[in-house]
Parts: sequence; structure tokens; C-alpha cells
Amino acid sequence: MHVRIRKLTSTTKDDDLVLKVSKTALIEELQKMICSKLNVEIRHQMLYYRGKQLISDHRITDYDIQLNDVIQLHVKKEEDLGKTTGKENKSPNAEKDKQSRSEEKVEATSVYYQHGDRIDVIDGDHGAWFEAKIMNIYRKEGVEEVDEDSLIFKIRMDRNVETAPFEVKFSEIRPRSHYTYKFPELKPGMIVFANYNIEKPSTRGYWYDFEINQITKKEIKGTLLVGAEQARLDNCVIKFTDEIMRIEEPTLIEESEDRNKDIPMRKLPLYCNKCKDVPTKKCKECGCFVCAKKENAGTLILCDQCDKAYHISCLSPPLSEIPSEPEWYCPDCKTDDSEIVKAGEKLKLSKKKMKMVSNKEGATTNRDWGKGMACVGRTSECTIVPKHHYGPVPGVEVGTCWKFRLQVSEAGIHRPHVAGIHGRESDGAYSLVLSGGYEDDIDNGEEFYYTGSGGRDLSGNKRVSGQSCDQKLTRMNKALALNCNVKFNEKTGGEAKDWKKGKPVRVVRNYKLSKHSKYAPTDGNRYDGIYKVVKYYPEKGKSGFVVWRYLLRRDDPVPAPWQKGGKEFEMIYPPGHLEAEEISKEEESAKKGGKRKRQSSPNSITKYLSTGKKRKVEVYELSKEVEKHVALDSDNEKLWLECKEAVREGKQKFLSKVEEIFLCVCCQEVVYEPLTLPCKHNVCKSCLKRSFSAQIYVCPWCRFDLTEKYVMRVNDKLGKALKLLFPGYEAGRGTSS
DNA sequence: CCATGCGCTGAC
DNA sequence: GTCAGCGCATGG
Repeated sequence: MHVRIRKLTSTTKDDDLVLKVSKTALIEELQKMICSKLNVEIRHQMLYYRGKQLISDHRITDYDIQLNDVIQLHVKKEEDLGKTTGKENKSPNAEKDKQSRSEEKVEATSVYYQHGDRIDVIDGDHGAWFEAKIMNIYRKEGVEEVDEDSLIFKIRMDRNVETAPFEVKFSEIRPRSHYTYKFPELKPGMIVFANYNIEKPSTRGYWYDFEINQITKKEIKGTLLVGAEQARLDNCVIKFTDEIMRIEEPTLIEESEDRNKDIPMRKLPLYCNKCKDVPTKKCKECGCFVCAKKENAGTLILCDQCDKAYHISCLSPPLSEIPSEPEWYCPDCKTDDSEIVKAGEKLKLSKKKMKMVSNKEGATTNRDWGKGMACVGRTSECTIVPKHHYGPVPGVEVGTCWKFRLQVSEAGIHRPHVAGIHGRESDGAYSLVLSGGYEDDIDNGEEFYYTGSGGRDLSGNKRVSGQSCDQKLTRMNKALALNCNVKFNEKTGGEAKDWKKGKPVRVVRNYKLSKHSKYAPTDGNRYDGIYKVVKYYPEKGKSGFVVWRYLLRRDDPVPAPWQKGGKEFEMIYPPGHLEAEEISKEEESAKKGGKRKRQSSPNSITKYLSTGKKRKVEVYELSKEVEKHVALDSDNEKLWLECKEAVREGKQKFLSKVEEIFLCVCCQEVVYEPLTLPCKHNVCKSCLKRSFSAQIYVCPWCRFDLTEKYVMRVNDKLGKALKLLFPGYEAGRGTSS
């Protein structure tokens, strides 16, 4: 499988480093690869996946990292090395290191700061500044020349008083901002201190440095400067323009007076949405889970598993003091200590993972199976139709081709990973795959004889094998039999009176069938449409054992790929697969000494097309009419470009992309009678009208001001395009005008 | 919970 | 070219 390494400062997937790795590989191996590819030393690498820092002696699979997932790479600067923030992994050794280091510290003085100073400190996790107070100032013993950079400042956070004081450097703190600019004072080019929410720009967030680029009436646009490295996030719109503050530079103690005057705390996102942070209100969400009160915050302890708070006195039995261990778990979570993941530890192994052969003693192979597509899990699931759906899947056309069975499963056409038949013995079969795995199969395209499953010895953890005993008409075999329009008979089988009245089966042909059939695709798996069971019966197969055989006949209005007018679409690969292949091919040829030039355009898909195809390969294309409206919709040019990237992944993927991109933030459906606002966001006309009548005149996405001379004009081009793409688009959505 | 299985790919 | 043998999804 492959994963994507993305630098913290990068925002686009085009800059990702795609690495082919084994699921079972150690993070250390990943770090080595990153080192050789990006020239970042391992000790400078900080890897994060879903907020968890990856630790070198754990494995990819321990973190549940999946195919094509993004791992964030943060490159530590040389001077930051050796610094412990207290939030990193706490190995026993690290703890010891810390102690020994603290023994070497002696008190010191700074010319800029003194004990009790109110300051702002930058937090590595958020890249934002928070209020704090200086507790102590130290220097390392033996350091004679004391310059400010070598000082260690012990500080305590103002908000989370429970957080233990920790140590920072001179460059990570600055005097507390206390001056709020008046709007006319703000000018483009200024660097100021502003509130912004990176994830939801329309709501309140944390405090960052901000470079103003553009000021219009009531709107300030510019670049957010995130973290100590001041990573630039362009085109941010500040919503809270009347709270913009001045950044304070350190001043000499002797030159400043009144340095610790009272400064009100800056506004932050609501900690609790339930009680809106009202301190007097009882709330079990943010107060004590037992008494719901918020008083005596110093005796509230948080469960490290569920994050609920408890007064130590409200626990039963009550605790007399705050527990000394770093982790504490509430009565609800404390059921099994062994199952709890401590900070920095790898994820707990699920019971399923515990059963993995490779986790047991005496694994029989040394082979690294984790690289292949056979063992990766699904990264998405089809929700267009239910799991037990009969008949076609909307959006998946006859002739759609996928490289791997995994993708066929994701598309909802045939869900099992390996099994040939999908069904339930109490219901019927939904789909099957012809893969040439059973010797008794005969394929004539329009009709084929299929063999049931079972009768094989699968010991030794096999998935396939030769026939070694008689098949029974149970499980999937029974399910497929139930599709036949005749009374079920488990002894002799039966033939449909009216075969077309049987339950429909989706049929997929796999390239391996091509050894025996001319109707098979040359590569991958192809959806061939709906078939029905004409008859089923037991028979002695070529192996000499009894197998159940099924005759299926095609009953689909869409012509089959081999018929006149039939189509076979271009092969769909898992996202990032070709990119990863390209890279591993390069590596191989590099190993052999060959000088293969890097082809840096993963979009030129043509080179991957298998040559010598018997049939013409179709590519899913937008209809002329859709193209026309899309081209006319110049206001959404960028968005459509993004949608079009999904076209080569087939109609289904394209439509879900369009759905995602043109979703209305208010009603959570595809925008109807869409308005494209000056800020380029799209909403339904009726949704915006509703907010106007509530006297809210802003874009619901970004709070862009719409009070001045904004006229509601429906974007017809977008509307037409969406109407053509989604047949049921207008159903149940009456016109609002 | 357990049993089943028309994949997939490196090793031979 | 053949084949061992893995995790995963699914149903029972």
C-alpha cells in the first residue's frame, strides 16, 4: 500500500511525497524513506497522523493508517532539538533526562521579564498564542554568558490552571497584547494579532499573528502566520475586526512602567456549547459529571479516556487529593486498564488485530505481505444503496472497470473482498464475480454456467484450493438458488418457470476468466450488468465431486460491453495508486542503474493504458450540454475544475464530488436555485432568503458582508448543470420565488 | 463469536 | 509460470 507524506506548511496534495510501504512496516522505516527522499534527518522529523504523533518503534498498522492516507510531517529546527515540551512521548528515560536537567538549573534574571509578568506564549500544537504568566526564570548551570536566548522561562497557563507549569524559551513568549486597534488605524502591510478559526473561518478561533493585505469596509483580508515558523496561510478573512490587537515587543524592565496592569482575557471559542461557558450555570458537559457544578475547578479531574470532569470529592469513594499519576480514568472508563491507550503509546490492538496471524508467536512466514492490495482495507463504502440491494447501483454504468476487487466492493457492486457470491441464505444473492476460479464454469457471454462455492479444503489459511469434497446447497449457494423463480429444492435444484421474474444478480467479470472466456476483460474487473438465474442443479464436476451449478442469463436493457453499442470504460485505479506505482518503478530502475527520467506528470494517464485491447475503451465524459453550462458558469470555474478531476474515476465518483462541492451549508443538500455570492460561495436562494428575513446579511459560509447593494440573482448556469447531473434534483424542492 | 472465501503479490 | 498464505468483509 502507499501513504502520503505532507509537510505541515503545504496545503495541496500535489506536493505530497507518496511512499510505498508495508502495513507492517515500522514507523522507523518510514522515517528512513523520508530521510532519503526529502533529505530530512530522522531526528528532525515529527510525524503526525490524526493528531497522534508516530513513534519509531511502532508499526503503520498500529495507528490504523490506511491506503492513501495523509501523514503530516513537521520538520523540527535544529535549535528546537532536545527541548521537551512535556507533551511529547514520556518514556521512562525522557523523564529521567528531564530530572537530571532540572538539577543543573539555577535561578537567573532577565532584562525583559520578571516573575509574575503577564505574557503570551505560542503553543506548538495549535500554532496560536495563549495567555500565560511567568513563574520562574532559570539558566543552565555552567552557562556563564547569560543572554536572553539561553534563559529558561517557567510559565503557567492562565486558562488551564490545572496544566502544570512548563518551560519555554525567550523566543516563544512576548508581553501580553493589551492594545486593541481602532478600525481606522489598521493599514495594509501591518502585522497584527487577530482571532481566526482555521477549520471554520466563520466562527471564533484562536489568536494568531496576521499580516493585513486588504482592507475594505468591515472586512480584513490577509495572511495568517501560524506557529513559531510563521507558516503562511493566505487569503484569510478576519471576522472579528473590532478585536484586532497590537503585537507587543519585549521592553526592558527598567524602561517600562505599569507593565502588569489588568488586561481582560481575550475571547476564545466556547469551551462548552451546552452552557455557553456561563460560569454560574450547572453543566455536566463541562462541569463535574456528578454534581454538574463548576466551582472548585482546582479539584476537578478529567478522565483521560472520555474527557468528562469529576470533583475528587464527588467520586465514590472520594479522593482526598488529585491523583499523582499522569493518567486518570473515570469509573465508566476504568473497566479494563489494559485496554486504555496512554499518551504516546500505540493504539490498543483491537481483538481482531490480536488475532492477526502476524501478531502471534511462531508466524510461519517472514514474507512482508503488507505491501499488497490484497490486504488493505476499504477506504470508503458505498452508501448510495443498502448492503442488501438487488439490481443496479445508480451511477455505476455497465462496462465500468476497476483494477482491484477492493474497489468493486467500495463501489457497492460486489461487496465481499474475496468471495465470489454475495448473498444471504435467508434472502438471495445480490452479486457475483466470474473469475475463472472454478473449472466447471462455462461462459458464453449472454449466458453462463456458474459454480457454487465450498467443497474445498481451505486449511492453512488459504482462500482457494482444488475441490476435495461435495458442495452443499447452503450459505451463498442457497442464496443464489433463491434468486431462481421456482420453489427452492435442496436435493435436485430447479428451473425457473419465467426466468425473467427471478431476482436480479449484478455480474462482474474478472480478467482471470480470460483463460477460458472471450467475454472477459483483459485486465481488472468489469461490471457487465444484470443477470438472472435460469436454473440450478447438482452435478458431478470435473474433479469428481458434486458441485452446484447455476445457469445465468443476461437481462439488462444496457448492451453488454461486447455487444453493439456496448461500452467498456477506462480502468479506475485506487486514488494515488498510479502515482505510487510510478515512484516504485523509478526506484527499481534506479537500482538497476538504468537512468529513467522522472515523469512528473501523474495526470498523463495514457501511458498506463494497457495496449492491445480488443475493444474500444470508453472514458466517462460529461455530456456536451453539461459541459456547456459548466463552461458558462465562470463564477465557479475553480470549483468545477476540482470536480472535473474526479471525472476519470467514473461517473459515480464525479457525482459525489459535485455533491460535496456544491452542498449548501444551510440545508445540507445540493444547492437549489443557487446563488453564487461575491465571496464565491454557493447557497440556495431560499436558504439565503431565510437568513435575510432573520436580518442576517452575510454569507453563511464565511460571513462575507452582503448588506451593500447585493442583489439575489440565481446562477442559472450552475442550476442547469446541476439539474442535468442529478435527475431528482427538483423533486420536492418547490420554487422559492 | 466463528467460519468462509473466484485476491493479491513476492518468493520460488 | 506457480503457489503460499496474509487481512479484510461478510454472513451465520
